[in-house]
Parts: sequence; structure tokens; C-alpha cells
Amino acid sequence: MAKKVSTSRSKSRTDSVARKPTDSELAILGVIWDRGSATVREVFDELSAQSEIGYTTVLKFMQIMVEKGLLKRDLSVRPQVFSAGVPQKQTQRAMVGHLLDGAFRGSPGKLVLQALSLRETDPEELAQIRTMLDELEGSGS
Amino acid sequence: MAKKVSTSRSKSRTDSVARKPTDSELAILGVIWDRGSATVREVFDELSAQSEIGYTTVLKFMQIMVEKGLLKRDLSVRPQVFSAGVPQKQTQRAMVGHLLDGAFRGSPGKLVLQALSLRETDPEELAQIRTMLDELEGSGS
DNA sequence: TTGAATTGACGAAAGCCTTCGTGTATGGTG
DNA sequence: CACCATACACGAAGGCTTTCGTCAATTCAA
Repeated sequence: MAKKVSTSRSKSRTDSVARKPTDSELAILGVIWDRGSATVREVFDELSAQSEIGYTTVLKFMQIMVEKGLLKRDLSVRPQVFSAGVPQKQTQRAMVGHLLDGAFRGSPGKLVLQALSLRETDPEELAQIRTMLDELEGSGS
Repeated sequence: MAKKVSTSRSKSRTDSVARKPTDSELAILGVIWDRGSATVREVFDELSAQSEIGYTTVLKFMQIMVEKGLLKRDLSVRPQVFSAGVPQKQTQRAMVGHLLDGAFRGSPGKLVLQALSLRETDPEELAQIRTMLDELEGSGS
């Protein structure tokens, strides 16, 4: 029956691949991404406008996110300032890849169709997509 | 200080909106989606080929998923047979929507570009996407 | 029929996520 | 300088997720 007592599932803090953010963490990242950087209070103000949440809760999240590498912080100024620990694009890419592998068998087509039919898309972005399509189809490998 | 002792975060089993599946649950759903339905052993065989996991672990997951409504099961046959409790498409749509709102400010454009640049896409699906693009752009609001 | 193998239900441990309450440190104001 | 409001760090409680071990129920083959 294969035992394998424990596969040491621990993540070294120096993990090359940042851990996938939870929904709560993503909400915080959203604010940081918009502003480039922010203090706990700024994040709190935005989030508490949307949902009931405590200041120290946000603070705690942000502290944990620093530990995980999702955020960096500048301790040299008083209300400490946080910024993304990983480029926004990289995080988004990882999340798309995760969804692709987890729910679409790694094939982007269906996901793309879903996304496009699900929400109104900016015309300019539609044009960009068309351009990309041209490239992909053009270079028939 | 806003008290709010506890917001009764419980989810009625009859929740209209199926809860978002965890990664583990998604792995199981993947097998079910491929086969239409499956027994615990079938799911176990596929999953254990990929990663180290115990039979009863898979069983437990599937039992929990039935409770959550993610799976249905037919108890009338002996090795009981499980099938999706929610249409695959609906689950995928919910997940895409979730990612859209959580990481892309609700705008599909960026996500689509990411997805297309991240993985090789089937030519036939590229064509489908192009068709959809035509419809979306054609119907200039 | 009976013993072995398979299937299924449960319960429990460990770890992560979410949420704060508290207490301490710091900075600004009179 | 003394006080008050913020800002921070910590720790802990309650839930959910992941993983099994164990034991009971069923099925099958000799």
C-alpha cells in the first residue's frame, strides 16, 4: 500500500515560484497594482468600502504576504509602504496557467471563448486579440 | 469598532451557486468530465498515476464533493458511480468569471492575450475565436 | 459458505486561511 | 514634555482543506 509518511510539503521562503494568492490576497494585490504602492491604511480604505473588514485584518494579510514574497515593503518610512513582490504580469500569467491546467486541460481555446462571451470587451483589446490571432495563424508552424 | 461577532458564514447545502472547487477537487472533476462518470477507483487510478495520493483520500474528497453539490452519485450500483453535480461549462464559466474579477479587473482582454500567448492553441479553436471576434466587432453597439 | 479483497463511512490530525483583540511603539500637538 | 491617535506586531480562535487510519459492509471465488 505505499506508505510515504510525509512528503515534506513545506515551502522554502526562497521558493522561486511565488505561491498562488488567495482571494483575499488578490483583493489587496488589486489595490497595490492600481496604485503601484500603498500603505495599509490606503488598502484598508479601499477594501472596507467594498466589504466589512478590520484594519488589523488587512495589516495581518499584508504581513503574511510579505513573508510569502507576494509583497515587499519599505520600512524606512513611517506608515510603511508596500508594493508588489512579483510583477503583476507574472502573477496574472501564473494564474491563467493554473486555470488552464486545472479546468481546461491546458488548452486556451475554450477559456478564451468563455472569457469573451462572459464580459463586454474593450474594442481596442478586441483589435489586439485579432492582431495576435493573425500572428498565430500566420506562422502556421 | 463594529462588533459583528460572527456573520454565520455557513453555506446552506442548497446554495444556488456551487462553491468554487479547490485544486484537489478540480483534479477529480477533470477525470469525471473526461469520462462522464467514474467510480472512486477509476478516479484514484488516474490521479495516483500523476501524484502520490491514497485511495481513501480520493474517496473522502468525493464524498465531500457530493455534500457540496459538486458531484452526484448513483448508489444503486455497487461500486457507486459519480458524475458532475453541476454542468462542466457552468463550472468553467464561474471560474473564468472569478479569475476575471479577481485578477483582471473584470476585463477579459488581458486575460485572453495572456492565455493565447501562454500556450499553443488548436488552429480550429483559433478560427472559432476569430469568428466570435467578428461577431463582437461587427455588432458595433 | 467462508475467507480474502474491495468498497465505503467516519473520525481525527495537521496545516493553512481568515479575523481580530491586545498591547507596544511612534509621531504630532499644545 | 505629556497625551492622543495611529501604526505595528503578535498571538490565538474558528473554519476549511488535505490526508489518512480504522472498521464495517459487500462481493467473489474456491
